[in-house]
Formats: sequence, C-alpha cells, structure tokens
Amino acid sequence: MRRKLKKEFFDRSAIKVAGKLLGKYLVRKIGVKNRAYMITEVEVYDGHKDKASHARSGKTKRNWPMYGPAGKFYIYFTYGMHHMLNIVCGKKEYPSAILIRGVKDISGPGRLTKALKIDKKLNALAAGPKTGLWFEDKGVRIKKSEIKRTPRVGIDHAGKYWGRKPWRFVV
DNA sequence: ACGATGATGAAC
DNA sequence: TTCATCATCGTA
Repeated sequence: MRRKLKKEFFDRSAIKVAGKLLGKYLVRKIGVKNRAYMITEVEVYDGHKDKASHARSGKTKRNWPMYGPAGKFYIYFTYGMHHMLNIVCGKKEYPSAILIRGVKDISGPGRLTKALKIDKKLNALAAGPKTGLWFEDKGVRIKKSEIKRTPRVGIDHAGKYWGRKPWRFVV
C-alpha cells in the first residue's frame, strides 16, 4: 500500500494530524530517485496564542506561510545554520503547523533538512510530486502505546503553560 | 562545556 | 541598534 497524503489529511487540528503523521513516510525526490523516511518525531505549533509558535506575535514576513491553507510547507532558516521543515495544518488564516523533528535514522530537525536537501526554495509550496517532497501512507500502524508525548524542545521563552504543553510526539 | 554560525523579528 | 531564537558541530 502506497497512498499519497492529500491536503485534506492536514486540514484539521494539528494535534490530530501529529498523532497520525507518526509512521507515515516523508518522500524526497532527489534527481530521479525517491527516498522515503518514516516519520518518528514531530512537534505541534497551534494558533497565535501558542507562545512557542512563530505566530505568537501575528503574521510576519517570515511566518506568513503558517497562515496559508493546509498541506503547504513552512520552511525557515534559524541560528544562521539550519532550515526547519514544517507542514501547515488547519484552515487558511489559522496559523498552525507541525515541525518534522525526526525520521527513522535521522534525529534532529536541522540534520533532517540537511540530509534531504530541503531549504527555503520549498517554502510555502504545496506538498506533492511537483515540489519533490511529499508524504505517503505505506500502511505502517503505530500503536498508541508506542507514542510518547513530551514537552517541546528549545522553547524556554514560552512560559510555564505553553512551555509545558506535551505537543512533542515521538515513536 | 562553550563558541561559531548569521536570518529574522521584537525589544530597547 | 542590540538581543534572543522551534540547533548542531567542532573544539576543549
């Protein structure tokens, strides 16, 4: 079984999508080859009230793709070193996205984008074969008992409430 | 354990 | 204009 995830998959609450995204595959086309990586770690950034989200202070030149329709990428550059890959969820104008933090054999969001040659050229584009980067369901089922939920990483500035929300999902 | 990296946005 | 950030690597 090999089913490409469509826009509709992402067009709902990011929390729901995050749980379903584990065990799905991130497929990257490099040259004529497709490489598929099982997703093992994600983080949710949901709404403008989320103090850990780039959307915490409204729409900006950087974060505007988060306000776009579901199924598009939000890719930004940070720490002068790393690109971060997010997939936009929910309705248009509602800023929510899922940060892909790790896949099987590659942990860390910066290492992931480096290994898959992902950069800002894909920012705000729709997931799909045309962009060379998309998601597939290969029939892998992750049991709920295999999923750990922990607080998100690197967000000490977000305060007690938002900083402690268990919005990091790990297989 | 700590500095280098160096885009982006907010605070000052 | 200065500072902190949704990391990671190389050096100590």
